[in-house]
Amino acid sequence: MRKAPERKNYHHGDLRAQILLRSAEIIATEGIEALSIRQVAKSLGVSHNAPSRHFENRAALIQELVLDILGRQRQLLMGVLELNESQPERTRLREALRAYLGWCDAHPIEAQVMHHPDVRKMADQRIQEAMRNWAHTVESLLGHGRDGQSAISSPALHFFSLTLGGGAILLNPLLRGVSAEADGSQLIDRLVN
Amino acid sequence: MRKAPERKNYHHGDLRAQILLRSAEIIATEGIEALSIRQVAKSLGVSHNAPSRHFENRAALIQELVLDILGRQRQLLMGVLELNESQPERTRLREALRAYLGWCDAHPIEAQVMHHPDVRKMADQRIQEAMRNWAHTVESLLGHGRDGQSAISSPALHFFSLTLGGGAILLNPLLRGVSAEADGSQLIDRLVN
DNA sequence: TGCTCAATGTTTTCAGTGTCAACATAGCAG
DNA sequence: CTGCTATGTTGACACTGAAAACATTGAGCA
Repeated sequence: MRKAPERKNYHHGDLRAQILLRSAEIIATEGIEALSIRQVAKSLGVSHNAPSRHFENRAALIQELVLDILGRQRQLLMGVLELNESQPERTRLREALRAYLGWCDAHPIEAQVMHHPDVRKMADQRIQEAMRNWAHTVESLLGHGRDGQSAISSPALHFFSLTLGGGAILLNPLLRGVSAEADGSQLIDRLVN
Repeated sequence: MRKAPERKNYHHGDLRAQILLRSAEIIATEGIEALSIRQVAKSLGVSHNAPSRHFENRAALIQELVLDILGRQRQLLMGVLELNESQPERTRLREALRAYLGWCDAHPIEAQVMHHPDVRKMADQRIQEAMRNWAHTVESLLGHGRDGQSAISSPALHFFSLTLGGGAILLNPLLRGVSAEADGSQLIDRLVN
C-alpha cells in the first residue's frame, strides 16, 4: 500500500528500506547467489543504479542483511537464556542447542547466509562485533558471563563447535544424507540428546 | 615442460587435466569466487570457450574439484584410522579430530570449497556418495563399521557435528575472533582436549 | 592409400552482472 | 529566490557464463 504507484515520484522516499526488504525476500526464496542489485532495482521499479546511493556495493548490502540476521539470532538465544535461567546447566545448553538448530531448520536460507563465505571476506567491524556477541551469549548459557576478556572458555568453545557443526549438518543436504532422518526435528532430537 | 609452446597445437591434448590443475591453483590462492572459466582458458593460452568441451558448465568443473578434495580428505582420515587402530576409542577420536582440523588449518581454502554453498546445489550423485563415505569413515573411527544401513550412529553423529563445527570456527575469521588463539594449532589444541 | 567422422578448439554473439562517471530532479536551508 | 545536497537516472565499460556455427585434427575404416 505504501507503494503509491500513482504519483511518479522521482524521489522514492523509502528506497533503502525497500531494497533491504526485497533483498531479504529474494535471498529467502532463491538463495543469496540469486540476489542481483539490478534485479532488485528493477523489481522496485527504480533505475538499475539507484541502490548504489544507499549501498556502496553488493557486499555492503549483504552485510546489512547479515547484521539483521545476527541480531534476531542473538535475541532468540537471549530469550532461551532468560527462560531457562533457573534450570541446570545441562538443560540450558540443550535448550540453546535445540533453539539454534530449530532456527536453522525453520530459516535454512537465512542461516546459510549468515555463514556464507562472501560475508567472511567483508570483515566489517560491526559484523565482527555481532558475531562476538553471539558467541558470548553462548558463554552466558554456561553461566560464566562475560568477564571482560574477549576469549570464551573452553567448555563454551566446545559447545559452540557442536552447535555450529549441528547446524552445518542440518543445512547441508549432502551431509544430511548421512543421517536417515528425513525430518529436521528428528535430526535435532538425535543431536541434542 | 609438457607444455611444448613451440608447436602451435590446435589440439591441446591435455586440456582437461590442465584446466583442473590450474583451477585448483587459482582456488587455492584466490578463493573459489575468483575462479573464472574464461580466465583459466586464457591463462592456458586457449580460447575462452574451449573448456566447455570438457565441462558442461562452471558448476560441473567445481564439482570435479570437490570430488578430488573429498577423496584426499578421506584418505587422510583412513590413514589416521589405520595408525591408531589399536588405540582406545577416545584416542582415535581425538586424533581424527586433530587430523581434520589440522587439514583445515593447512588448506583453509580447499576446506572452504568443500563446504561451499555452490557445491550443495549441484547435488551430484558422486558427490553425495563421497560425502557419505566421508561420514562413514568417521563411523569407522568409532569402531562400528559400516553395517549396511546408511544412517550413522548417534555417537558418530555427535562427533561428526563437533568436527564440522570446529572446522567452521577454524575457517571463519569472524568466528575465530571469539577465541584468543592467534595460531590455528593452539585453537586445535583447545578443541581436541 | 584416401575418406569420413567424432572429438576438440575457435569465433561470434547474447544476455546478465557490478561499477563508474556525468547528468537530472526535488526539496530543504540560507 | 538561490543555491546546495541528497537522491535517481542514463549511458558506458569490462567482466562473466552460455549457446551456436564453424574449423581443424587425428583415428578408424574402405
